[in-house]
Amino acid sequence: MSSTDLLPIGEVAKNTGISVSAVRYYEEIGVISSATRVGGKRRFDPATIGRVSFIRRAQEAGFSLEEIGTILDDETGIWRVLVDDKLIELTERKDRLETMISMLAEIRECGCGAVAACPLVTTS
Amino acid sequence: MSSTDLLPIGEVAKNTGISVSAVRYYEEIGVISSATRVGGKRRFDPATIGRVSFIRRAQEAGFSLEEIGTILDDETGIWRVLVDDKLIELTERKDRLETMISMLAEIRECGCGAVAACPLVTTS
DNA sequence: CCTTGACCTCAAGTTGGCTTGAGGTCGTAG
DNA sequence: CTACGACCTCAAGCCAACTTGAGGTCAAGG
Repeated sequence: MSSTDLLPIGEVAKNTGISVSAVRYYEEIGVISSATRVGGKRRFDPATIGRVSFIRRAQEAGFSLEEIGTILDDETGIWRVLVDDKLIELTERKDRLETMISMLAEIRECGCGAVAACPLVTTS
Repeated sequence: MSSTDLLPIGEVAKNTGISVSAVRYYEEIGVISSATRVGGKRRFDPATIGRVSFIRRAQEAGFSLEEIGTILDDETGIWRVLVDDKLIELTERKDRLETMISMLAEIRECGCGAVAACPLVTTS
Protein backbone atom coordinates (compact mmCIF):
# COMPACT_ATOMS: atom_id res chain seq x y z
CA MET A 1 0.00 0.00 0.00
CA SER A 2 3.03 2.26 -0.13
CA SER A 3 3.76 4.67 -2.98
CA THR A 4 5.40 1.81 -4.87
CA ASP A 5 1.86 0.86 -5.83
CA LEU A 6 1.72 3.84 -8.12
CA LEU A 7 2.24 3.00 -11.77
CA PRO A 8 4.48 4.68 -14.31
CA ILE A 9 2.77 5.66 -17.53
CA GLY A 10 4.24 2.73 -19.44
CA GLU A 11 2.56 0.29 -17.10
CA VAL A 12 -0.78 1.96 -17.52
CA ALA A 13 -0.35 1.77 -21.28
CA LYS A 14 0.68 -1.87 -21.17
CA ASN A 15 -2.14 -2.92 -18.87
CA THR A 16 -4.85 -1.17 -20.82
CA GLY A 17 -3.59 -1.67 -24.32
CA ILE A 18 -3.55 2.01 -25.17
CA SER A 19 -0.47 4.00 -26.13
CA VAL A 20 1.57 6.13 -23.80
CA SER A 21 0.64 9.20 -25.78
CA ALA A 22 -3.03 8.35 -25.42
CA VAL A 23 -2.63 8.12 -21.65
CA ARG A 24 -1.05 11.56 -21.62
CA TYR A 25 -3.84 12.82 -23.81
CA TYR A 26 -6.50 11.39 -21.49
CA GLU A 27 -4.85 13.09 -18.57
CA GLU A 28 -4.61 16.36 -20.44
CA ILE A 29 -8.30 16.47 -21.27
CA GLY A 30 -9.16 15.38 -17.76
CA VAL A 31 -10.86 12.10 -18.48
CA ILE A 32 -8.41 10.42 -16.14
CA SER A 33 -7.18 12.30 -13.13
CA SER A 34 -3.92 14.16 -13.19
CA ALA A 35 -1.11 11.90 -12.08
CA THR A 36 1.13 12.80 -9.18
CA ARG A 37 4.70 13.41 -10.26
CA VAL A 38 7.83 11.80 -8.94
CA GLY A 39 10.88 13.52 -10.31
CA GLY A 40 8.80 15.00 -13.10
CA LYS A 41 7.41 11.61 -14.07
CA ARG A 42 3.79 10.63 -13.83
CA ARG A 43 2.72 8.02 -11.30
CA PHE A 44 -0.80 6.71 -11.65
CA ASP A 45 -3.17 5.25 -9.13
CA PRO A 46 -3.77 1.58 -10.09
CA ALA A 47 -7.48 2.40 -10.25
CA THR A 48 -6.62 4.27 -13.44
CA ILE A 49 -6.43 0.96 -15.23
CA GLY A 50 -10.04 0.15 -14.49
CA ARG A 51 -11.01 3.64 -15.45
CA VAL A 52 -9.23 3.46 -18.77
CA SER A 53 -10.82 0.09 -19.49
CA PHE A 54 -14.19 1.64 -18.80
CA ILE A 55 -13.35 4.51 -21.12
CA ARG A 56 -12.40 2.16 -23.91
CA ARG A 57 -15.52 0.11 -23.58
CA ALA A 58 -17.62 3.24 -23.56
CA GLN A 59 -15.87 4.47 -26.69
CA GLU A 60 -16.60 1.23 -28.42
CA ALA A 61 -20.22 1.68 -27.51
CA GLY A 62 -20.08 5.00 -29.32
CA PHE A 63 -19.54 7.61 -26.62
CA SER A 64 -17.21 10.55 -27.10
CA LEU A 65 -14.56 11.23 -24.50
CA GLU A 66 -16.52 14.24 -23.38
CA GLU A 67 -19.61 12.17 -22.78
CA ILE A 68 -17.56 9.56 -20.98
CA GLY A 69 -16.14 12.25 -18.71
CA THR A 70 -19.66 13.37 -17.93
CA ILE A 71 -20.75 9.84 -17.13
CA LEU A 72 -17.74 9.14 -14.95
CA ASP A 73 -18.05 12.27 -12.88
CA ASP A 74 -21.79 12.11 -12.72
CA GLU A 75 -23.55 12.31 -9.38
CA THR A 76 -26.93 13.26 -10.71
CA GLY A 77 -27.88 10.21 -12.74
CA ILE A 78 -27.64 12.00 -16.06
CA TRP A 79 -25.82 8.99 -17.43
CA ARG A 80 -29.21 7.39 -17.90
CA VAL A 81 -30.16 10.09 -20.35
CA LEU A 82 -26.91 9.81 -22.25
CA VAL A 83 -27.19 6.06 -22.46
CA ASP A 84 -30.83 6.19 -23.49
CA ASP A 85 -30.03 8.68 -26.23
CA LYS A 86 -27.23 6.50 -27.50
CA LEU A 87 -29.50 3.51 -27.51
CA ILE A 88 -32.09 5.38 -29.53
CA GLU A 89 -29.42 6.56 -31.93
CA LEU A 90 -28.11 3.06 -32.45
CA THR A 91 -31.58 1.67 -32.92
CA GLU A 92 -32.32 4.31 -35.52
CA ARG A 93 -29.11 3.61 -37.33
CA LYS A 94 -29.86 -0.04 -37.40
CA ASP A 95 -33.32 0.66 -38.78
CA ARG A 96 -31.88 2.85 -41.47
CA LEU A 97 -29.38 0.19 -42.28
CA GLU A 98 -32.10 -2.39 -42.63
CA THR A 99 -34.02 -0.07 -44.91
CA MET A 100 -30.89 0.34 -46.98
CA ILE A 101 -30.39 -3.38 -47.12
CA SER A 102 -33.83 -4.04 -48.55
CA MET A 103 -33.45 -1.13 -50.90
CA LEU A 104 -30.12 -2.39 -52.15
CA ALA A 105 -31.58 -5.84 -52.49
CA GLU A 106 -34.36 -4.44 -54.66
CA ILE A 107 -31.81 -2.60 -56.73
CA ARG A 108 -30.06 -5.88 -57.19
CA GLU A 109 -33.28 -7.43 -58.45
CA CYS A 110 -33.76 -4.47 -60.70
CA GLY A 111 -30.76 -5.67 -62.68
CA CYS A 112 -29.50 -2.19 -63.37
CA GLY A 113 -25.71 -2.62 -63.41
CA ALA A 114 -24.45 -0.18 -60.79
CA VAL A 115 -26.44 1.12 -57.86
CA ALA A 116 -25.87 4.67 -59.08
CA ALA A 117 -27.79 4.06 -62.28
CA CYS A 118 -30.83 2.53 -60.68
CA PRO A 119 -34.06 4.48 -60.90
CA LEU A 120 -34.67 3.46 -57.31
CA VAL A 121 -31.80 5.74 -56.37
CA THR A 122 -32.00 8.45 -58.98
CA THR A 123 -35.65 9.10 -58.37
CA SER A 124 -36.63 9.51 -54.75
CA MET B 1 -36.54 17.41 -71.18
CA SER B 2 -34.49 20.36 -72.46
CA SER B 3 -31.43 21.69 -70.70
CA THR B 4 -33.74 23.80 -68.56
CA ASP B 5 -34.22 20.64 -66.53
CA LEU B 6 -30.72 21.00 -65.20
CA LEU B 7 -30.56 22.40 -61.71
CA PRO B 8 -28.34 25.15 -60.34
CA ILE B 9 -26.47 24.24 -57.19
CA GLY B 10 -28.83 26.20 -54.97
CA GLU B 11 -31.74 24.05 -56.10
CA VAL B 12 -29.88 20.87 -55.35
CA ALA B 13 -29.07 22.21 -51.91
CA LYS B 14 -32.65 23.27 -51.27
CA ASN B 15 -34.15 20.01 -52.43
CA THR B 16 -31.82 17.81 -50.47
CA GLY B 17 -31.43 19.88 -47.34
CA ILE B 18 -27.64 20.05 -47.56
CA SER B 19 -25.62 23.21 -47.93
CA VAL B 20 -24.29 24.59 -51.18
CA SER B 21 -20.75 24.09 -49.94
CA ALA B 22 -21.50 20.46 -49.16
CA VAL B 23 -22.75 19.93 -52.71
CA ARG B 24 -19.53 21.39 -54.05
CA TYR B 25 -17.59 19.17 -51.69
CA TYR B 26 -19.46 16.07 -52.82
CA GLU B 27 -18.68 16.92 -56.40
CA GLU B 28 -15.05 17.55 -55.58
CA ILE B 29 -14.56 14.17 -53.94
CA GLY B 30 -16.52 12.53 -56.71
CA VAL B 31 -19.41 11.10 -54.77
CA ILE B 32 -21.76 12.95 -57.09
CA SER B 33 -20.80 13.37 -60.69
CA SER B 34 -19.17 16.50 -61.93
CA ALA B 35 -21.76 19.00 -63.03
CA THR B 36 -21.77 20.45 -66.50
CA ARG B 37 -21.04 24.16 -66.53
CA VAL B 38 -23.09 26.92 -68.05
CA GLY B 39 -21.20 30.17 -67.98
CA GLY B 40 -18.93 28.78 -65.29
CA LYS B 41 -21.88 27.77 -63.13
CA ARG B 42 -22.73 24.22 -62.21
CA ARG B 43 -25.86 22.63 -63.62
CA PHE B 44 -26.88 19.34 -62.11
CA ASP B 45 -28.86 16.47 -63.49
CA PRO B 46 -32.08 16.18 -61.47
CA ALA B 47 -31.09 12.60 -60.63
CA THR B 48 -28.48 14.18 -58.37
CA ILE B 49 -31.20 14.86 -55.86
CA GLY B 50 -32.01 11.20 -55.47
CA ARG B 51 -28.35 10.40 -55.28
CA VAL B 52 -27.72 12.94 -52.57
CA SER B 53 -30.70 11.65 -50.62
CA PHE B 54 -29.26 8.19 -50.86
CA ILE B 55 -25.90 9.49 -49.67
CA ARG B 56 -27.46 11.15 -46.66
CA ARG B 57 -29.39 8.09 -45.66
CA ALA B 58 -26.29 5.98 -46.03
CA GLN B 59 -24.35 8.42 -43.86
CA GLU B 60 -26.98 8.20 -41.19
CA ALA B 61 -26.62 4.46 -41.31
CA GLY B 62 -22.96 4.96 -40.52
CA PHE B 63 -21.17 4.78 -43.86
CA SER B 64 -18.32 7.09 -44.76
CA LEU B 65 -18.46 9.01 -48.01
CA GLU B 66 -15.76 6.77 -49.38
CA GLU B 67 -17.79 3.66 -48.63
CA ILE B 68 -20.86 5.26 -50.13
CA GLY B 69 -18.93 6.04 -53.29
CA THR B 70 -17.92 2.41 -53.47
CA ILE B 71 -21.48 1.23 -53.02
CA LEU B 72 -22.87 3.63 -55.60
CA ASP B 73 -20.38 2.75 -58.27
CA ASP B 74 -20.40 -0.91 -57.48
CA GLU B 75 -20.98 -3.43 -60.21
CA THR B 76 -19.56 -6.40 -58.41
CA GLY B 77 -21.91 -6.76 -55.49
CA ILE B 78 -19.35 -5.75 -52.91
CA TRP B 79 -21.97 -3.59 -51.28
CA ARG B 80 -23.23 -6.74 -49.60
CA VAL B 81 -19.95 -7.10 -47.78
CA LEU B 82 -19.87 -3.47 -46.72
CA VAL B 83 -23.42 -3.62 -45.49
CA ASP B 84 -22.87 -6.88 -43.65
CA ASP B 85 -19.80 -5.48 -41.93
CA LYS B 86 -21.69 -2.41 -40.87
CA LEU B 87 -24.47 -4.54 -39.53
CA ILE B 88 -22.03 -6.58 -37.49
CA GLU B 89 -20.40 -3.42 -36.20
CA LEU B 90 -23.72 -1.95 -35.15
CA THR B 91 -24.77 -5.16 -33.49
CA GLU B 92 -21.54 -5.28 -31.55
CA ARG B 93 -21.92 -1.69 -30.47
CA LYS B 94 -25.40 -2.34 -29.30
CA ASP B 95 -24.22 -5.34 -27.31
CA ARG B 96 -21.50 -3.31 -25.70
CA LEU B 97 -23.99 -0.61 -24.92
CA GLU B 98 -26.26 -3.10 -23.26
CA THR B 99 -23.38 -4.41 -21.21
CA MET B 100 -22.62 -0.86 -20.18
CA ILE B 101 -26.21 -0.26 -19.25
CA SER B 102 -26.35 -3.18 -16.88
CA MET B 103 -22.98 -2.26 -15.48
CA LEU B 104 -24.08 1.31 -14.87
CA ALA B 105 -27.29 0.04 -13.32
CA GLU B 106 -25.27 -2.09 -10.93
CA ILE B 107 -23.13 0.89 -10.09
CA ARG B 108 -26.29 2.76 -9.32
CA GLU B 109 -27.33 0.01 -6.92
CA CYS B 110 -23.90 0.11 -5.40
CA GLY B 111 -24.74 3.54 -4.03
CA CYS B 112 -21.26 4.89 -4.56
CA GLY B 113 -21.86 8.55 -5.42
CA ALA B 114 -20.16 9.03 -8.77
CA VAL B 115 -19.48 6.33 -11.30
CA ALA B 116 -15.78 7.14 -11.17
CA ALA B 117 -15.53 6.16 -7.51
CA CYS B 118 -17.25 2.82 -7.87
CA PRO B 119 -15.15 -0.26 -7.28
CA LEU B 120 -16.97 -1.80 -10.21
CA VAL B 121 -15.12 0.68 -12.38
CA THR B 122 -11.86 1.16 -10.56
CA THR B 123 -11.20 -2.55 -10.32
CA SER B 124 -11.67 -4.45 -13.53
C1' DC C 1 -25.87 53.64 -60.96
C1' DC C 2 -25.44 50.80 -57.43
C1' DT C 3 -26.77 47.08 -54.72
C1' DT C 4 -28.25 42.51 -53.93
C1' DG C 5 -28.06 37.67 -54.57
C1' DA C 6 -26.51 33.61 -56.65
C1' DC C 7 -22.76 31.78 -58.14
C1' DC C 8 -17.43 31.03 -58.66
C1' DT C 9 -12.26 29.71 -56.81
C1' DC C 10 -8.77 28.66 -53.64
C1' DA C 11 -6.88 28.48 -49.16
C1' DA C 12 -7.39 27.90 -44.56
C1' DG C 13 -10.04 26.74 -40.35
C1' DT C 14 -12.82 23.37 -37.33
C1' DT C 15 -13.62 19.16 -34.29
C1' DG C 16 -12.18 14.78 -32.07
C1' DG C 17 -8.89 11.68 -30.86
C1' DC C 18 -4.92 10.90 -31.13
C1' DT C 19 0.15 10.47 -33.24
C1' DT C 20 4.56 12.25 -34.52
C1' DG C 21 8.66 14.93 -34.18
C1' DA C 22 12.19 17.62 -32.18
C1' DG C 23 14.86 18.23 -28.39
C1' DG C 24 15.99 17.23 -23.42
C1' DT C 25 16.55 14.57 -18.68
C1' DC C 26 17.44 10.31 -16.05
C1' DG C 27 19.42 5.95 -14.52
C1' DT C 28 21.26 1.74 -15.50
C1' DA C 29 23.96 -1.72 -18.31
C1' DG C 30 27.83 -2.90 -21.21
C1' DC D 1 32.12 6.61 -21.47
C1' DT D 2 28.30 6.05 -24.02
C1' DA D 3 24.42 4.17 -25.45
C1' DC D 4 19.70 2.67 -24.32
C1' DG D 5 15.15 2.90 -22.71
C1' DA D 6 11.70 5.23 -20.32
C1' DC D 7 10.17 9.32 -19.40
C1' DC D 8 9.31 14.60 -20.19
C1' DT D 9 7.37 19.09 -23.00
C1' DC D 10 5.48 21.62 -26.63
C1' DA D 11 4.14 22.19 -31.27
C1' DA D 12 2.54 20.44 -35.25
C1' DG D 13 0.36 16.92 -38.14
C1' DC D 14 -3.46 13.67 -39.58
C1' DC D 15 -8.24 12.15 -41.07
C1' DA D 16 -13.09 13.06 -42.30
C1' DA D 17 -16.52 16.03 -43.66
C1' DC D 18 -17.38 20.08 -44.11
C1' DT D 19 -17.45 25.37 -43.21
C1' DT D 20 -15.61 29.92 -43.54
C1' DG D 21 -13.34 33.74 -45.56
C1' DA D 22 -11.42 36.61 -49.02
C1' DG D 23 -11.95 38.26 -53.32
C1' DG D 24 -14.30 38.15 -57.95
C1' DT D 25 -18.13 37.66 -61.93
C1' DC D 26 -22.63 38.54 -63.59
C1' DA D 27 -27.60 39.58 -64.18
C1' DA D 28 -31.77 41.64 -62.46
C1' DG D 29 -34.11 45.37 -59.89
C1' DG D 30 -35.03 49.87 -57.45
